[in-house]
Amino acid sequence: MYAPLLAHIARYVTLTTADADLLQTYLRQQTIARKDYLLTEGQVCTANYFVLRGCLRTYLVNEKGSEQTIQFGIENWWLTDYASLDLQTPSQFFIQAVETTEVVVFDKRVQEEVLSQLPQLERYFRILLQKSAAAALFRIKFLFSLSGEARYRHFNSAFPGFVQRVPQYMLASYLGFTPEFLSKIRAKVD
Amino acid sequence: MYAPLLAHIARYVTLTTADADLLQTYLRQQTIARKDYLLTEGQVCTANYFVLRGCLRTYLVNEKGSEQTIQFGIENWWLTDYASLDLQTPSQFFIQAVETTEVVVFDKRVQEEVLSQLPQLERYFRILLQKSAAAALFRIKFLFSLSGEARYRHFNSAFPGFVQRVPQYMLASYLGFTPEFLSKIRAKVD
DNA sequence: CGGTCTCTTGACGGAGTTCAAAGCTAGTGG
DNA sequence: CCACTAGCTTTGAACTCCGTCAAGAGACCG
Repeated sequence: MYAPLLAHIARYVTLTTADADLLQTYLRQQTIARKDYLLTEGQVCTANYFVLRGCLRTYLVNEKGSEQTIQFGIENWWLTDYASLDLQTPSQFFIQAVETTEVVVFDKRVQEEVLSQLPQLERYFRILLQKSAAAALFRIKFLFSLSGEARYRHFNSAFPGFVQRVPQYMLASYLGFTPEFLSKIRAKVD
Repeated sequence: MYAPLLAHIARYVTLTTADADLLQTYLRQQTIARKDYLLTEGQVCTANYFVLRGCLRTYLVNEKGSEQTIQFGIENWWLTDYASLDLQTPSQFFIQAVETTEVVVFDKRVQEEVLSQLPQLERYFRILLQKSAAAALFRIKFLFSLSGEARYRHFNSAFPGFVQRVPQYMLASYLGFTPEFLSKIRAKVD
């Protein structure tokens, strides 16, 4: 049942069967119902989550009281609050299931132990984090150099169909504008 | 002369003296004059750079022809274009010295070899990348939830004195607005 | 000292926000 | 299986923050 995760790992590094077996003894699986939380503001984050099926999002509530979606995680993505996980400090974010979601849980408690036993896994995470650092730069680039409408169109063609999967108010704040404005953009297309 | 780098590594992992000696045989040092480039748009990025002294910035030129600063790197920071470095594709960015800058160069050519020989270094980069993933989320949070003026004030108190170190037009685009607007913000303070 | 690069200042315009109200949709319980 | 409700989306009008353009003032380097 961890097959999708093992397949994902195999895309970047080579684990022996023994390694894979060892790894699985440290993992567990969890199902989260739509709108339930893996993390809420003020809690300390205890794990890194790999999405097997469904969709998660990270968001925060700003001083005006409205929700700001910071990132989404779909199938084959790892998602966590690295700041809280790493330093074991209270999180500023919520991690919520957008749909019913199945995740593999990689607990902080066993992380150090697993990574020292499996250098290939350390490498796997280093490579993934490098990719997400690259992605973060591109996101900032788009935020700065494209208009709201252009960001929506770009996102829509980069992730076709995803727009249908999440409520528009989540997508609007992810793209950096209001739900009302997104509604007006979409009205223009048809 | 790699002492600041070795000290930085020691903050996160333990290298034996032999490890440190081995590592140094793979590194080299380079000095970049103010306004010179470590990478230009269209080039393939060949190394990861650790700043010993000075200041680097990553920027892009948008379709209107103006420069957009994406990130700064000062003493004890690693800076590169991970997308270009990782996939060996042409970069969309420029990496330029804001001041005369000394860097340690960690070449892509030897990276795989060094990291497999020194698992502790693999771990070091994994930890750093985790921190920069956390920082990227915070940056996006600030971009979304604060006004231009509030972002400037926050940045100014988070990195006191840094504002004096770079031309205002670089800082303005880093914070996501125009030099003219930054000028007006500053006029209000005095 | 002269030229280029950077910063300032002001008038105007536009992309996107805010607020409010009405329309729609989907989940829930009877 | 229908009706009800809560949450989501749409629409419009007024407003605001910030960008654009242009012209001038400093400041730094050769």
